[in-house]
Amino acid sequence: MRVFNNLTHKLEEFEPINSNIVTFYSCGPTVYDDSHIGHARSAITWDLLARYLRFKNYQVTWIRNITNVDDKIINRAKELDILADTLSRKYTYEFWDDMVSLNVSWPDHEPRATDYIPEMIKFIEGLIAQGSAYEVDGDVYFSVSKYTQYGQLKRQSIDALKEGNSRLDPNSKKKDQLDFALWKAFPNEPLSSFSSPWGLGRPGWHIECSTMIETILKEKFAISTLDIHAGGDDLIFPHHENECAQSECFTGKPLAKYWLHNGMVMINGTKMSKSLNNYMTIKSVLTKFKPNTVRFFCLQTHYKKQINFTNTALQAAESGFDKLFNAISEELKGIKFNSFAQVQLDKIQLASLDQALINRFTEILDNDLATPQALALLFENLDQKPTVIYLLSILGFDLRSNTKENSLKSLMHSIADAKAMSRASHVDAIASLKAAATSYDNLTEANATMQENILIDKSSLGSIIETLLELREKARLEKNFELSDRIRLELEKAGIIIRDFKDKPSEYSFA
RNA sequence: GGCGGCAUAGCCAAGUGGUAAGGCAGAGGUCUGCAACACCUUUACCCCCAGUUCGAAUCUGGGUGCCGCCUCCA
Repeated sequence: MRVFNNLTHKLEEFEPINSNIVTFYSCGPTVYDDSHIGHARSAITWDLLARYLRFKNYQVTWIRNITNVDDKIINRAKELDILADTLSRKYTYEFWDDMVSLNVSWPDHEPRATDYIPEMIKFIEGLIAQGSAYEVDGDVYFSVSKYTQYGQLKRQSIDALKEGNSRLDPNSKKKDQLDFALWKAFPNEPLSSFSSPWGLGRPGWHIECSTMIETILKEKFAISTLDIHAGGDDLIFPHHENECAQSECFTGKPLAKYWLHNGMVMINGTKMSKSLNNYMTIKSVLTKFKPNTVRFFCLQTHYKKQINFTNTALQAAESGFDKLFNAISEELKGIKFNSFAQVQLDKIQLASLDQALINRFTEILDNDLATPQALALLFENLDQKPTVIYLLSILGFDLRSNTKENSLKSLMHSIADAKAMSRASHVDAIASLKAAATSYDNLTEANATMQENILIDKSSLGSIIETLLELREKARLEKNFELSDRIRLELEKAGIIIRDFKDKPSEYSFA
């Protein structure tokens, strides 16, 4: 497998430091607000890498942090008059919710910055002790001049970096304009600060990642160098550059062997970001599009390239993935999935797959995760259904269902009759629907919004739909097309697509 | 200003020296009670200029345009 290493700026053969064991860290979110599609792309990209490495039989330990101490969190919490911890926990849960929706697998470790404050302090003390950091009035800064390779990721000399850095605050306490904070004094904010040898304060952002990586790697593997460090390419400078500097100064070892970065999601020709207020949250996108659509949209472009977010692009992605899914949906019956939607096959099933196709797929992904070509390969081999199913699941698509997040909810709201459902049992409800549907004049009324407090499980929904399909079939036989089309239309509104066949009963799927 | 990236059909997107994958949309057709789904057919000299080569979208040089980072950011 070859990956593009941003440290060397070359496509390199991937060779883990320790045989087939892979330690992999990707930068996670700062939890102060809902995540947007840019975060989704990053998460999906590195989820894919973890999945693919595992498919290649590497023993992967994936770490993704949660930054839960940060000025933005604290300021937002102040606005809302709640504790910073309360806010960050809420948005941690929201982030997890998004990740589950997108079928992003769980990292093996998900360290939260606040759980590593003592380790950060030790890390900083170590840097001070060996002379690469200094304290000024309760702040601690890293001295960039102590790390001669500074600028290696950015591919720029220290002098060149200084030249470009014209926006230095003249009141700064830094000795050098490129120095960065390891610890910031906040003597007057006891609720959101931590005690340290330098007084009350908070850690800088960069030190979090370095410390958590060092701590986890030491504990689990007794090493200090990651195989892979990944993140968005906006983090290359200064975040990753600074991580490199402080970690290597502290441990004497490089922080990571391979540095991988994903391209930004663009919207209207500009990078999508919180600060520009031009973002689409994952949650809002998932009200219009299916989770698989978002993954397809991301994987259709190479992970390093910029990608444009537009409504039509998402629609195109949805049509594209639906075509793949429709082609294989019949074959999905009886296939087992694990909780990350990975296909579970026994040896016989595995052996029956198209090995040549799997090999070509592997060759393509081995080339720096060339997912656009991998998807094209699947389109070209749609007749190899079981193999396509297997490979789609390696790409992290959730084939257990291809529905919109809210389709179940919208279904409940639009199909059920409020009166029929409010007190009656499901059986009564079906009978009621049946009665209502017999006369199409009443059908619209039958589809009136149901009450919020009524819950129907999926199986009873299924029987309601089946009943309506039976009615429709009957109507079609009687050439009562007005009624049959009406039923089809109402089901469509509820997010259910009917497919008719000549020689077998109609089927339905969720839109 | 410094550094990095990108430029291929209406849109998205592969291709890393041998005469342009794939997807979406569009058009025509088959299927269908009508649709949807599916299937078949159909759409490009690769930003510009110069060079290397028998041969370049692919390599070299020079332009032009767009984007990112240099401040928080996936």
